[in-house]
Amino acid sequence: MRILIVEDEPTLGNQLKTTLEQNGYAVDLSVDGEDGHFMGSTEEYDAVVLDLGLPEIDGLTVLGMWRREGRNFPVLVLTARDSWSDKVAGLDAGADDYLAKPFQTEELIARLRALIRRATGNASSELTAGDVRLDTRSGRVTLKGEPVKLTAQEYKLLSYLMHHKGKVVSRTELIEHIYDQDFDRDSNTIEVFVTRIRKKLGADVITTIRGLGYSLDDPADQPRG
Amino acid sequence: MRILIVEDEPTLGNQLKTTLEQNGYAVDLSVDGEDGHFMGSTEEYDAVVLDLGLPEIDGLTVLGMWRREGRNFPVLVLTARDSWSDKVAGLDAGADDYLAKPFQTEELIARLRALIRRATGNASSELTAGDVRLDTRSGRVTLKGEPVKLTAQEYKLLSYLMHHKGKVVSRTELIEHIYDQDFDRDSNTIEVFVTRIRKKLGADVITTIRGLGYSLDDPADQPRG
DNA sequence: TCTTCGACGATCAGGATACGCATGTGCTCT
DNA sequence: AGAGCACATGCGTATCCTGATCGTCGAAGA
Repeated sequence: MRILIVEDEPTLGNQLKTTLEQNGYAVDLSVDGEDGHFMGSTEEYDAVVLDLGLPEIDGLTVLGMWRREGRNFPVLVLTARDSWSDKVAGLDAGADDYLAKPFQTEELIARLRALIRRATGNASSELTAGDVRLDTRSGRVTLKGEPVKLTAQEYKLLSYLMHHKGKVVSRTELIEHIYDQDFDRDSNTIEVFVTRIRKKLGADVITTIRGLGYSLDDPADQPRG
Repeated sequence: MRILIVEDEPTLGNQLKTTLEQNGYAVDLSVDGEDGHFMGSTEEYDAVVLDLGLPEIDGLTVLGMWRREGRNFPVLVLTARDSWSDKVAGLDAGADDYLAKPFQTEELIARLRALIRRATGNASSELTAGDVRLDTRSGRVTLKGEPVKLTAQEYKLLSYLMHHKGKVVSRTELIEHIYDQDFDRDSNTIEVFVTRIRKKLGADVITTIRGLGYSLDDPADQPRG
């Protein structure tokens, strides 16, 4: 899962970045509206944390530009305390949620989780596909009820696939969402992790679609003859 | 837009109902968890406003039951002030948003708007022609509901034809869109892939227009005798 | 209207190739 | 020291392109 933070205050921004990274997200940090807008317009994010009080370009403006460009990633807006008129304006400008400063980082994470879950169409914190069960809250994976130990990258990859169950996910899409920005595309790490996951969870969890990418299917969703 | 309110306190409940109705929503009001759960399970709502502090059955329980039943309407949870642990629990139980009491009704409406927009704003990515169905998001193709396995090139070609349904597409146009820039024009790869697609999806999906190219027609669009 | 012929499209099969898989190796961070 | 990761290499195979042959359509002439 790839997150963009647009926050002009370096202390808070870096703290958020660290916290989110510890929670398994790939995080990019932007310190002003212009750069933030550019990042959000050109890169693929699963969610954006946007501070409204930015120098130069206002956060609301950035948000409006994104929405007019057709960018529809979930946006969590950070507002000053008690300015609920700002919040309403933000929501109407296309924000999906807001959080008043100061806030508990724990709450930020819970809200981000909910946002991402909602955006990808899953209501429960548990994702299932066949015998595989993934709890996004605790970060645990089980196979037929038996707990399975996954490494960080394996978990990220599986998690992204399960969030997009049934969809064909290209290699580049996976790379973009698992790693942040600069990463050597000419490497086969994705294949390697797919192999590892298959070893741990069974070869049939992840389907390869040659020339397009990978796909994780729930047999229950495909009543075929 | 149809809204369900589950709120045990009559004063607040009726006030909400009135306000929402004034804003153009069709509102049902439930005063306890059991009835509320029943309503949400049997009727179709575009969004639900759920109070967590209910007598008999707790709001979180109701929410959990809905989600387990596969109900995925957006849920806005009402919590007591300052109990952010409740909020986190609610979000993790499958709520899409929350609001702490007391709140501005204006804010409630703004949030509901955002919720509904988010839930219904996902445009369909499906193209159909006769019995053939192509989901551009998932990269899946089905024939009469049965999944059909296409190779990358076959998929690209079919996808382009379905995006230009009813139009005659020349061979060169297909080549230009399937391959990048320079490609040997003196080859019959297009014909080969058309043949393969016809084998998998039926000969009548793609019509040949001699001397011009190919065309994919939806029989539904051509009500002829 | 029927037949014939030319041109265009459809089909087939074999070799080339890119693709994805599964190793192994060394680096880095705990 | 160990685990996890990025990266490199070799191998097997599905997929693709090519070129040749076969089939079909349609126009022109009888």
